[in-house]
Amino acid sequence: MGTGSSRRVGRPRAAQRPDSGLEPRAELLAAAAELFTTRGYAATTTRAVAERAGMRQASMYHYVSGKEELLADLLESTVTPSLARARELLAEDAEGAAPAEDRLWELCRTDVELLCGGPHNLGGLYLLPEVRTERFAGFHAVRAELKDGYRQLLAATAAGGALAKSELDLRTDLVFGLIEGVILVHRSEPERSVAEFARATADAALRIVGV
Amino acid sequence: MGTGSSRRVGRPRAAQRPDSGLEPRAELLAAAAELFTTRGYAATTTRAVAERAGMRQASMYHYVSGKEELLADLLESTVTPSLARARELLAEDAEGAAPAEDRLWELCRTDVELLCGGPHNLGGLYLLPEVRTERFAGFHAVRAELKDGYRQLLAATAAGGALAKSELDLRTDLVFGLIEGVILVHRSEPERSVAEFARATADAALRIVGV
DNA sequence: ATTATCTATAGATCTATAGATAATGC
DNA sequence: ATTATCTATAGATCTATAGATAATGC
Repeated sequence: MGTGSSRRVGRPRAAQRPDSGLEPRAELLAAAAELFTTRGYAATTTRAVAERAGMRQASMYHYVSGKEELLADLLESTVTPSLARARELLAEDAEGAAPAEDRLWELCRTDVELLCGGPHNLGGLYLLPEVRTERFAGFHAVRAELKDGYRQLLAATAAGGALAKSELDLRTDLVFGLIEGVILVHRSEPERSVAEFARATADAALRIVGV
Repeated sequence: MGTGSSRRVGRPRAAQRPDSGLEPRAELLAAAAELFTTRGYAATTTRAVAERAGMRQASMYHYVSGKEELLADLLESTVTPSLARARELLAEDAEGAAPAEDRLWELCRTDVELLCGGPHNLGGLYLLPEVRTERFAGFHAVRAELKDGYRQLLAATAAGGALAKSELDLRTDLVFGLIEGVILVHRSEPERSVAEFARATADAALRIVGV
């Protein structure tokens, strides 16, 4: 049942290459990830993305509506796994689960590992001015949900439970700021172990919370 | 001798506005600073810059060779003052000056204040993929000189003097990474006092060095 | 005469659509 | 017949230059 050997329907590609094994849409996303992070989003043309994915510029439109959709997808893909983890950790609440401090620590660690662990520095895309646009409301919504997960876990800790709402929001912002700051430090020191770095950042986050 | 009241030589501008008091080149740099930081460098057109500076697109070329020159100028202007300060602090060495620890602290504080203190987040421009280009070798050279200033001050501290070369380079990189990381934290918390923030960052830098 | 600006535009893109083509599937 | 791709291109930019113009200066 291997999908690899069956020849594909449709006109063959002009420039053949060894089969990447990826779906065309995934090939486009991978190409976009590389080009957006190395050359910049606005400076990357649809032609460059398509050609790197092994197809002609126009063929890209068979799979995506344009460059913006690729960016939106990449952005959401960096948050969704962290959000899933946050939901798991919040759901553990009722029973005799791990204390909130430990679960917050774990969320921070996971988040950093996902942001810095991939082959490209996708976290750096958060900083694009274009991302502030209405077009990326979906990404902002998911990200806000994740932030709320942080806030809830933070409020459930011993130190967090004692805080007024405004102070709780401030600490949440600080922890979030730290996680994003990590992107830069990682970029300038890419040879450091990501797992180790993620743990150190989680430690620092708990110190910000006040443990 | 007031330059303000004398009418200017040359054809009048098409769209008159209240005199900004700035030289045309400075008007262009200010416009570029705002647009590059809010909309992004690649997404900003020469027309947008010129028009915001109060002139037509083509007139811009009377003052600069293009967008890249504006970016190069803005980048260097963020480093040059810090570099001047670093040279002063290094020159104090011989006599019974302040200890190296204090001078390193002061350099860190100045650098953060300059990066975060301006009206726009120019430090964010360091992250542009375009900046890695050969075109900005000048900026990189100045920045490398500044980094060397950090290294020399760091080596002159009690803790730094005991370090092997590779370890000294690592600490220098870490301090530099911290200073750049500060850009992000500042962006997400712009209402915090810059002076206070700069002092806190300098404290943290000395802790990294090992004081 | 000198200068700073303007208008106009050639040439080089880049995006997104229209319509043709070359496979497989039935 | 269906599908994935291709080639070709219209329309919309954007940059950088050429040449005209409207001020001041002498």
